[in-house]
Amino acid sequence: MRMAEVSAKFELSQDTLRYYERIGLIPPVNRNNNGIREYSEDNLRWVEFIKCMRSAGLPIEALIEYVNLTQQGESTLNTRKELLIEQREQLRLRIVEMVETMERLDSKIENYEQSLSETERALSRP
Amino acid sequence: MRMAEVSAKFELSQDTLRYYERIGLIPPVNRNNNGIREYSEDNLRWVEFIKCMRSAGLPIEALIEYVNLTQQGESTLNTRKELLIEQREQLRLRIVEMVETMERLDSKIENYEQSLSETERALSRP
DNA sequence: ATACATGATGGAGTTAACTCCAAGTCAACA
DNA sequence: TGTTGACTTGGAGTTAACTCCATCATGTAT
Repeated sequence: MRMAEVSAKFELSQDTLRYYERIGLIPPVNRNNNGIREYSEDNLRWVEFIKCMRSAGLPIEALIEYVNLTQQGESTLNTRKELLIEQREQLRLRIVEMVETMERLDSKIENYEQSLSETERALSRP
Repeated sequence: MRMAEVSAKFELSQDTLRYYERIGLIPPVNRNNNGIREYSEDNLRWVEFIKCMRSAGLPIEALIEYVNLTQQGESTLNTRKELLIEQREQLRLRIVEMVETMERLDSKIENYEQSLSETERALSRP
């Protein structure tokens, strides 16, 4: 698959795809005789995976290291697992924080509803 | 309360506090005769609130608007409530996405555990 | 009276993560 | 055979969100 199609499929600009490859956020993509990228199934899986992880806020640094480790073969299996465990934990903490903030917003909204209904009652008093 | 203390209390640099005030992310802080900021209780609540909301990823733009609305008095109560409802929903969606990603990491970690225990079994075979 | 800490301001600098651009290659089509 | 369109590269530009800096003012300790 070519850039244009990959770009459309994952809603990542072609520049971003090249950028990700350049900094090692996705493994190198093979080129045809004319130097043009041909994304393999494996490349596509990587692009999707990285997009997903980035959207969840995993740091680029950690993801680059993960990609590097996978390029080094089976000897890094354990390190990779540890890396994922660490990132999963960071993610969990962020989620906990965000849930707390959501609850705080909920009660703030609740307060506004109360204020507003009081205003209304005051207005309709004789 | 002065800058230094506020900065320490909320772990925000003094530059960041000034920056937030300058762009309207927190309401103006009163100054004493020498032009020095004296944070009131209300100011402190704002700093804390904004720090919390920013940590959860609420966009600066929306928060600036929220601050502006509160400065305009009671007539904006309903608009403020709507703004919070909208931001709460955006936050909820981000949380959902992140939880899905966390689950994905879980199963990836699970896979690594499997691979690793298989490797171990292979190594210990006679 | 002087030095120092703490603050003020305006504006420049930094970092991450893209995003854009100029100049060039190549294949396919009129 | 020339033009178009999809790519390539290296490098410059952009945006958000700070962060740093130079210079100045003032209250307090020595």
